[in-house]
Amino acid sequence: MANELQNLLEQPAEIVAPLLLGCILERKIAGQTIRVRIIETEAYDESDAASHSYKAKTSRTNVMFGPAGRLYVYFTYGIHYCCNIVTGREGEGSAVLVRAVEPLEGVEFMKMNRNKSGLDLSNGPAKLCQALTIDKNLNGHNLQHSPLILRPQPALSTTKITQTTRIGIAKAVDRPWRFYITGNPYVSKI
DNA sequence: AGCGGGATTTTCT
DNA sequence: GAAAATCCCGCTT
Repeated sequence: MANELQNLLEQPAEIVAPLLLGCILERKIAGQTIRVRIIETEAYDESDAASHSYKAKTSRTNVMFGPAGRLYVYFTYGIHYCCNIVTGREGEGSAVLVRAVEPLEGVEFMKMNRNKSGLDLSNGPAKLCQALTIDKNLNGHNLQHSPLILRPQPALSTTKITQTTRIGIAKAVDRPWRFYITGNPYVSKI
């Protein structure tokens, strides 16, 4: 039987990004399980001036050009980690940034990591990485295996998804490659 | 509620 | 040497 996750992720980032909404991320750490639901995503690819993979394959963005289903973690602003799910075929520098998630299980652990509660646990790309203890050690990790697993879910109806422009970038600002579950309180920003 | 700046380090010019 | 796919705190209205 074909690998469901692989088939899903081997499509272009702008196709995969809305399909990842509602999917489950499962993090195993310190004997605990944290489960969250993906609420908000953004697509990036190499034709895209806002992407780290734009016209250049470097040691940092190597993972983005690798096989789908890996995790691309980058460090930014001197403080924060953000995580992407690599999409497309090997050799294509594309990925989907996970911008917000909704906690399902392991909320106490997330509170300890974040020293916050409520929406502040995971309503932003760097916040959710801190909540799930995602850092450089997980760069390149295969999301089919522990300690971080991506579980596909049936695609949401397009009527429940809002598509708009991306956040926090200076180039290619007009591309409508941000997707979120309409009305969900964990969306990072309206 | 909204604005402004600091944190702090990797990456590429 | 500057910018960066961000967040948080403190100040002002």
